[in-house]
Amino acid sequence: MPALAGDFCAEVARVVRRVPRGRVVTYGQVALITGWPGRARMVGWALRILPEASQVPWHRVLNARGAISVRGIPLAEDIQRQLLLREGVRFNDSGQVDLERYRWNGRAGRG
DNA sequence: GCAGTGACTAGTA
DNA sequence: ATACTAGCCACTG
Repeated sequence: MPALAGDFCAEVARVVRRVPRGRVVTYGQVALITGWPGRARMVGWALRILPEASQVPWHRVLNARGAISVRGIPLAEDIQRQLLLREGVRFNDSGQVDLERYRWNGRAGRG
């Protein structure tokens, strides 16, 4: 296990776990919240090496355009979409989510 | 060590 | 709208 995986990855997992159902965040946003601004790519890397049992709602993380960026696993792309749809997140005709409407502001839920 | 790659993003044309 | 560039930085060969 890489050294950073213990810190950065854990921080990312911690933040993403706070994202409530029906909400989404961007990689850059997660990077900012974890205190690693500009490390959006590292967020993707962290989510990627995250164990499946981490109970991290990785599907609620989208790119800056509100689109799915998952690569490597064609199924994941579809799974992410399905999971979001089940939570009430709607996609437009371009397969993107309206971030203005669904983006999580980083604050605690129930707001 | 160097080059390529990647679940990114903002800027420029 | 697409295409390319620069910045980012850990992993891989």
